[in-house]
Amino acid sequence: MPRAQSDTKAEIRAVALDLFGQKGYEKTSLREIAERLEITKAALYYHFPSKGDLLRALIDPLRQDSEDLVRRFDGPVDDPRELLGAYFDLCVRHGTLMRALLNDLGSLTEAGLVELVMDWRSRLDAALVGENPGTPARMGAVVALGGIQDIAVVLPYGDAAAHREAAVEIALAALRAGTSGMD
Amino acid sequence: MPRAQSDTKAEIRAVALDLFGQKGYEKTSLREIAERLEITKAALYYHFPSKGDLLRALIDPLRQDSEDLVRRFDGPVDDPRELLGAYFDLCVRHGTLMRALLNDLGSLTEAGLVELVMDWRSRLDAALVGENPGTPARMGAVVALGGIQDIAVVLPYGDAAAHREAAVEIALAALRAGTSGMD
DNA sequence: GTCTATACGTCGATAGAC
DNA sequence: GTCTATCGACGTATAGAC
Repeated sequence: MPRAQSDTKAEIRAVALDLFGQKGYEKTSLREIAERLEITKAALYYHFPSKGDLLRALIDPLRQDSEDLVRRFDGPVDDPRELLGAYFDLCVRHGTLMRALLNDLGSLTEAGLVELVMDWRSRLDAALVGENPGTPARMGAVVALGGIQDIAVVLPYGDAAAHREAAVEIALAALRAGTSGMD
Repeated sequence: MPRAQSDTKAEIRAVALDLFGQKGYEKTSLREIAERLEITKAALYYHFPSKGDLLRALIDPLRQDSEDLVRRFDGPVDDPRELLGAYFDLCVRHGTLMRALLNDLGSLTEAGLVELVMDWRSRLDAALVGENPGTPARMGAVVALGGIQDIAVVLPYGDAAAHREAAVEIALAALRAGTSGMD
């Protein structure tokens, strides 16, 4: 009896996320995924036209959420705290996926995520310090956003949200050291 | 006539670094490297026992330099500026290799560099804020070191060293915001 | 619409001759 | 030190059963 419409597709995604997270994208073969689902490689090929498409399907929620954030802050920002806090929240919300990606950096490149993130970051930089800031000001923005991300994704292993305010304050200090220190 | 003893080995390393940097480690095949040197795949295996060993040989200078830095600051530091500056210098010194690795994040995992870097970073964190700092203090250290690295590797595309002082000041601001802000 | 059987070309790696 | 020949596993692809 055939399964319900999107049932197999969902099962494939679940198993793939698990295996990619454990062994990494490149080192996980389609044969392994198929064996664990007790189907064949070719059946996978019916649901996802390639291994890369399967990976991209897993990453899509993070991608869409990030695009929303960038659109929301598409211009000069009066209170950096708002942007820094929202960026923190996003990193926490997708923390599980982001930690999995950290353990498998290769898939970032494979999924074309690196270029996307670089683009988002430069647009958020611009929202924080303008389009053509002095070099130190740009440094401050780079450190502020990168720092928020490091804290939210790497540090917590539990209650990340509890340290949201402290993280924002630290990022703000770096941002100010860049914009006011010299120019 | 056979080449001089280590000549072929050096040529392999040069071609491999070039191709890995252009197309990434996983997507560069040994056949390509061999063809460009006008030898066969099997000849590569005489000089390097595996593809991974070839990659590790390329990364070794960075690894050794980093280990030296960690050993040099193995304990409490009175002037964080010194550590932050030295870390900046290291990132600039190996900037070409580090940018190549950024374009090919998969090789970081492949070479086992991720665990090594996490270990170095946590030891440098300890040198900055002690073994068991409060959470905000640890955050400050994470942002300071991560920020130095981002600035030195990603920003410059040219005169990185010119901005060394500004980078150290920004990192210092984040560090202080963590240690003094609350505890 | 969902899946199996089967195959193709390439990969990293090895064995053994010269 | 370099070669030819070969291996099993991989991602991909198509034909056809149900």
